[in-house]
Amino acid sequence: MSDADARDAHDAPGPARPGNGKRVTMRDVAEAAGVSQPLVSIVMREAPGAGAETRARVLQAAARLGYRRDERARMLRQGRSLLIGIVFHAAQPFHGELIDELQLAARGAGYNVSLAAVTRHRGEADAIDALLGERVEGLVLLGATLPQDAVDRIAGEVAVVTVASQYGSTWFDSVSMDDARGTELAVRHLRAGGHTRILYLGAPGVSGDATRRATFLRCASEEGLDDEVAVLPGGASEADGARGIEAALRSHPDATAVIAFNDRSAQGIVAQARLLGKRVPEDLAVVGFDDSEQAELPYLQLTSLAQDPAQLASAAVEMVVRRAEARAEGSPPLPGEHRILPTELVVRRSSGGRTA
Amino acid sequence: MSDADARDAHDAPGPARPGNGKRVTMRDVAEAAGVSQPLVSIVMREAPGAGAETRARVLQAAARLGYRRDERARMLRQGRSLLIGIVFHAAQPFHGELIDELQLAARGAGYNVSLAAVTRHRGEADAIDALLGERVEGLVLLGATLPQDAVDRIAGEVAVVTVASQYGSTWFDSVSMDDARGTELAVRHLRAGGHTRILYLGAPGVSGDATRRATFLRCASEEGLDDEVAVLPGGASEADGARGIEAALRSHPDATAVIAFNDRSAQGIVAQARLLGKRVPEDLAVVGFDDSEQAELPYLQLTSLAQDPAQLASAAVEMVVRRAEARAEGSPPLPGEHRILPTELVVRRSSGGRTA
DNA sequence: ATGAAAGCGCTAACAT
DNA sequence: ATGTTAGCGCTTTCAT
Repeated sequence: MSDADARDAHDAPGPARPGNGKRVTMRDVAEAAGVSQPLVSIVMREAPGAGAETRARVLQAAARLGYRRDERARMLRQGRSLLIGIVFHAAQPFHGELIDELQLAARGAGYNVSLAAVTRHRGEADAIDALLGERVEGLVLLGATLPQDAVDRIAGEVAVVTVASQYGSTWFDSVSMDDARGTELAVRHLRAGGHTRILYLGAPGVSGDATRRATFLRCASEEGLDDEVAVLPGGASEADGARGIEAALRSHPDATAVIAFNDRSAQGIVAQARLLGKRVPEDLAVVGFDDSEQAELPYLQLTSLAQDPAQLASAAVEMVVRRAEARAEGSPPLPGEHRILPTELVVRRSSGGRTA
Repeated sequence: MSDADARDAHDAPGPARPGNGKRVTMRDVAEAAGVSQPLVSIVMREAPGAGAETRARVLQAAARLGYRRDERARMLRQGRSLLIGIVFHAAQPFHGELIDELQLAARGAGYNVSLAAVTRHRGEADAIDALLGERVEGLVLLGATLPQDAVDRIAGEVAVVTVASQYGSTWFDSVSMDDARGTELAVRHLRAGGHTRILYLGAPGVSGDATRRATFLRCASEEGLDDEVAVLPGGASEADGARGIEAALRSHPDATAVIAFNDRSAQGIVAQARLLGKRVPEDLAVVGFDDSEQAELPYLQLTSLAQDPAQLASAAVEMVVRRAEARAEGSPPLPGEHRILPTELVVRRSSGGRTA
């Protein structure tokens, strides 16, 4: 039995690792290609300073050995991680869309991203800690609910920008949609459709709710509808919306329109209302927030306030990168910038509109 | 103006970093505490070999300076990353539940996790590459759709286990639910409810569909329903289900029961069917797969085949860790293990059941 | 164009 | 119990 067979009859696929089982390093590649190790580094990161023929020999050796660069070592030596941490909520589909766009934008700015999920068993603080341990240079917090002074403290360590949360700190930036304008558009739209008995099913405590609620009441007042509108408890999930509308229709049986906290809640509202015999939009018009993928579902066709994930993402990345660069250069801290992106009402059938 | 003020009027919150703006290292802590740097290491990782009084002094210095251990450097030096990579699909809510449980299980086994999202702009191969660059010791692939030989190749580099995919390789492990048994339970349940004209709205190409479809046809045949059942195109999303049922009700208007590919599709089916005037469950019984959170929605009350995320996760972690340990010890490759977890029919109203 | 040497922040081995 | 030395895999700086 030869030495090569000693391993096992069962031969691993792909390029074999050196006999000892350790991973392939630049040294191994250098040895195989008959060059020095730093030269391999030059070739691998496509830096100038290597002859064409050598370059080819090195690349071939690397491929043969199945070499893969160790990012940790690279970051360590480089002094910079060029890494942006993203904290998202695993249960929020909209965060999935944001992650996609954030990754794209970050790559465009020369950064990589590292993800940390907030779940039932892991709070925001834990998720952030994990990313700080990886030495991310910036942090993008999606839908953060941490108290502002906690975020301030973190902003003392790395660049921070929050997305779709309500903060106004001098220590970090934020991007969110124009909740006030959106709410105003929703009320006007329903009013123009002839509705006066309008409900807002809010999500108390969730980011954005306070502004939407206040604006709702103000607009209703301006329209002279003080006595016909009401703010009732809804929530941010389908189940919350369903429960909310059921209670709402008992306390306000003659309501003809509802503004939901988000599209998920709106979905629950529509489904439950239909089950209770209400037709949507004929008996009950519904408007949501987010213009998420759900809004387009054939059986929903939900009128919703669009918040473009790509725009949110590119603004977030731009801001967090600017802060990170400033830190890397040792510039004095930047003042907090709080950007509010325009929103747009996308009219679909759920509010009585005629559009597809 | 004193030197301390030179920085800015605007004073950063939290512990200040050293003047030069670089991050705090163990050396800084060691200096501040008047001990050697390795001793700080001993204290920070709570290893034996430091006096109680020294330990306290070091910890205090670390806290004062805002020290945080650099995980990359730790992994690099340690030779092991003790890291498990998780590849998930950002658009799949069920993966969120799995991530939660996987993190829990991994922590229990002494590993950390690193996440990589598959999105519209980033394929599975890219996501896996990123994790390999971080030197993860194991990879948990959620709902992978890569061809098996591609996964085989990756399994040559690190420990791999797939969750909820259909593979049968000798090079990596897999865990999934018992699709055949689940489908059988669904058919029997509907049959017991008096249904004979049953449809299966599958998701061609998606993991699990082939088995479910084949089992559906076999069971129907055993029940003597060959001429009454049909397999029709559905899909894995709400929109797919809605479109699927609309077409299905046109081609098979007298169907009384539907088995959906998953709960998301079932949700679309129920909503669309109701919109078309069908009552659920009276006119159309619906059964889903996953028993996800949606299944419990008040307006859905969906009968579904449970696949416990906690069980899937702990099996996946157990298997990937076993493989990773074997590799770390240089043992010969383990044979592929393909575990199938039992499933259970959770009866709710959507199939005519009486249960909550 | 290439090589030699140093060092990122940490842990491990050995010395005291 | 504590300090010294070495080195993980890489990039950087300086020679040649």
